[in-house]
Amino acid sequence: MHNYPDILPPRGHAAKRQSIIDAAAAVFCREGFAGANIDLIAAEAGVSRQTVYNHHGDKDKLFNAVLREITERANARAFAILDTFPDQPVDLEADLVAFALRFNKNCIWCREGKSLRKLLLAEGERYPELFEVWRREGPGKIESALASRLARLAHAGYLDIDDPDIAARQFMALNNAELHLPSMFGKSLSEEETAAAARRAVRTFLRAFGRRVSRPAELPQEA
Amino acid sequence: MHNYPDILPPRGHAAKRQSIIDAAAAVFCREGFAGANIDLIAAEAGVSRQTVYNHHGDKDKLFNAVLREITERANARAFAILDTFPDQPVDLEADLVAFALRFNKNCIWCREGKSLRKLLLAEGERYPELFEVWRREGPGKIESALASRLARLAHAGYLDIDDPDIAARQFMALNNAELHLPSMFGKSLSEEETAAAARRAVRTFLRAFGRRVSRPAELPQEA
DNA sequence: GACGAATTAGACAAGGATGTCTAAAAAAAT
DNA sequence: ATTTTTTTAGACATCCTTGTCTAATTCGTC
Repeated sequence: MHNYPDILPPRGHAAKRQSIIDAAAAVFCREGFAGANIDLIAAEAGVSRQTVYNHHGDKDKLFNAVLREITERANARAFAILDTFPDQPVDLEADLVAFALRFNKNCIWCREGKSLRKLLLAEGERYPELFEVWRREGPGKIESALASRLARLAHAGYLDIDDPDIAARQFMALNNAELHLPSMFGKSLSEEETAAAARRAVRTFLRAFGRRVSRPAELPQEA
Repeated sequence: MHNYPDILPPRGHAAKRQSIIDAAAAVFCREGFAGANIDLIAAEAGVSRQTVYNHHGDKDKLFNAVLREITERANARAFAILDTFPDQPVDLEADLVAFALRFNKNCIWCREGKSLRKLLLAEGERYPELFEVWRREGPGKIESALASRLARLAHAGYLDIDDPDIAARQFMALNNAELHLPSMFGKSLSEEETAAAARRAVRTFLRAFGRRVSRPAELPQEA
């Protein structure tokens, strides 16, 4: 009787666990918590209802597991992308555009990111603790990490930034500017549109924070 | 039998209709469509369940009515605020900050705006047509109107803008940058925090789009 | 092949929600 | 004051969903 509860769910039934989580994420996201039907989740996962109950005891617990899992995955992705930030840019604008594009495609615009945002917004109040964790460990850390990168660029003379945290937040905001609306409903942007959005975001960001020859950036901004 | 179906719901039962819509909005927003309980809506509206069914036949129809009503109110508010845009600014930055602050407080940050965003995001896929209408008549028109105002400021020499539509969208995005996250769950910002957010947004916007050289001489605005 | 664990299909009770109906009460209009 | 309309409270049938239980079956492992 080797029931180490936290470690080995012994066999290839990890695959089932995974498919349950995935299906549950999809259904919860589509229908909301109350509207999600466990039979449907089971069917969509290719699993019997009883198995769902065996793996995660409760609808509530299942939702919890889903949120935890997606959050974790999304965070991992985001930090992986953040590690590709151009610390030593060759062409600052082009490198930032490429970075922004990577970030959008992998973190904001992807199915997981959208599901997570939607679930958190819709049901966040029901799980304030989970929500708080996400906010602290997710966006908070990410923005702070991005701020560090921006500060380094500024210190190296590429950017002119007062407060890196604000700059980071605004970088994200500009990036999202064109994606939020279409992302709400199914409408997906073409590769070209996404790239254009990133270009526009970075261009404005650099107009505001870049030390560029094309714009007189000598003027110190009065505090 | 004067039942002009569109005009006069004859008497002070318009008040009941209104309170039903309001309560329904609150409950739908809190619990989602599937989780919303008609008994609860009725109770919260101070009305019997039957009355709810009398006014709007169906849970679905009720939801529809709620969405339509909130959309309409939110749009009206937004356009009213837009009419206070500083077309002839005295102090450009201060005037833009004041405008941004008005917009945030009345359109984004207020209860109605938040409810609307949440409902649309959560249930938008169930009502693609309503959703599309909102997108076209709401944000689309608002951004376009703001773009016109910005273009006028640019033409008058206050701003340096290539594409007013993009500038408008980015103005909104910068404005939302700091509000979106806390707005998700109940956390409310203090007056001072909101003002600071607006100041930061406008400062960056002006760093990107402001004329660095000097204030323009007074210019007559042509209609 | 045989054993034990996991999975399955289906039945099942309990509870909750929707939407209808009815008769009584309240409000509005004449 | 009377008449008409709206509102109310509650009962009600129907359906759906959750979560449990059981017996049969599959799967992986020895």
